[in-house]
Amino acid sequence: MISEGGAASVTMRAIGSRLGVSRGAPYRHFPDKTALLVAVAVAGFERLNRRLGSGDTGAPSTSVERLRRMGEQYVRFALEHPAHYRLMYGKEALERQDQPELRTAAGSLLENLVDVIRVHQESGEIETADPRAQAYVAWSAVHGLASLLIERQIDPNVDVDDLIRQTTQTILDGMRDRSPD
Amino acid sequence: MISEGGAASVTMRAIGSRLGVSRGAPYRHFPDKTALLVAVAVAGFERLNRRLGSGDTGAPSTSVERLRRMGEQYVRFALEHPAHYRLMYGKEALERQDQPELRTAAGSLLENLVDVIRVHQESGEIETADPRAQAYVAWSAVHGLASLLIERQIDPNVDVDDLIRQTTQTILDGMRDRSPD
DNA sequence: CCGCTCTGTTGACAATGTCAACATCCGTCT
DNA sequence: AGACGGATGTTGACATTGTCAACAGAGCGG
Repeated sequence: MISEGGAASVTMRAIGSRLGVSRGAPYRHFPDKTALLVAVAVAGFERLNRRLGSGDTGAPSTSVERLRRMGEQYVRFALEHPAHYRLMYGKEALERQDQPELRTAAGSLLENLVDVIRVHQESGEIETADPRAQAYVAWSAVHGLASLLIERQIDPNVDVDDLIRQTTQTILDGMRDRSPD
Repeated sequence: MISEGGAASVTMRAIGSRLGVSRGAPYRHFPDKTALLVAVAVAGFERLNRRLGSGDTGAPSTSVERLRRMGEQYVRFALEHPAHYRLMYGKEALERQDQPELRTAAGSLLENLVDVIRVHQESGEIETADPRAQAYVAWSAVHGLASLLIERQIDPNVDVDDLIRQTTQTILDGMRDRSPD
C-alpha cells in the first residue's frame, strides 16, 4: 500500500478494507498504528538483510568485491522500494518513543557489515582499525546516497549506476590499507 | 515548535494559537499546511548554507581543511536541529508532488560544495574528476551520517566527534589525488 | 464617502485514530 | 454433548485535524 499510494494512503480503514474486514479489526493484531508500521519496517530490514547476505554466492569473491556488491545492493534495494525504505528510517511517521525493535533490526544489518569488514581487514585489503567505526562510515555513505536518490535530491541526468560505483569506490579507497607504503 | 514537541505537535490550530490568532489565519499566508512546512524547510536550508559558507574565515585554510570543516559543520547542524533537519529532507511530511522550491534550496547547497571541491582539485589535493559527482559522494556521506545519528541508529557509546572526523577523513582519502604515485 | 484588498474569525464538514460495547466463532475442558 | 473462554471482528461514538465558505473589520486610495 505504501508503494502504491504513498504513506498517507495507509490508513487503518484502508487496511481493513483491503483485507475485507472492518476498520477496527487491525486493532486485534496491533495495539497501535505505529506498532503496525514498525512491524512493516522491521520486515523491510529483514528483507534488506537477506538481500545483502545473498551476496555470499559460492564464488570466492576475491578482493573487496563483496563489500562493493553489498553497497550496491543496499542502494538498489532502496531504489526499488523507496516507500518501504523511507518507512524503515523515517522516524517522522513512527516517532513517539524509541522503537527498540527497529533499532535491533537495523543493528543486525550493522553486525553483518562489521563481519564482512573484519574479513577484509584480515586479508589486508582494508586498513586495520575499529571495524564498527568503519562500518558506520560505509553505512552512512550508502544510506546517504540512497536517501538523496529517493528524495530526488540528485540530478536525474547523472548516471545512477556510475554514482553508486563511485561512492562505494571512494569509501573503499579511503579505507584501503596504505601501510605497505 | 517542531523542536519542542516534534512534528506531530505542529498543527494549524497550534500555530495560530501560538501567534495569538485563530486557526484559520495561517491560510491567509499559506495555501496549505504543506506549503507552510516547505517554507520552514527552505529556511532551514538557507540557515545551513549560511553556516557552511561561514567557514570562509579569513584564514587561508591550507589543505583540504575547509572541506573537512564543511562536513563537520553539516553534521553538527543536523545534531543541533534534528527536527528541522528531518523536515528538510523528510518527503514523508511534505509528500504530494515534488516541491521545486525545496529542491532549489538543496541545489544551492550542492553548488557551493561543487565550488569548494573545484578549488581543491585545482590545488591538486583532490583527484581531478567530475566535481559534481564528487560532491554527491561527499554529500551522501555527511547526510547519511547525520541521518543515522539523528534517528539514533548509531550506538550512543561511540564518540560522535571521532566518527565525524573519521567519516570526512575517509571520504577525503578516497578522493585524494594519487596521480604522482 | 465608497470600495477594495488584506487579514482574521467562526461554523461546518469529512477523514482519521482510537476506544468501548457487543457479537461470533472455535477449540478445550468437564 | 454442552459450557466456557479466548481470539477475532463489528459498530457506534468521540476528539482531533486540515480545510473551505461566509462573514467582518481595518486601512487605504480614488
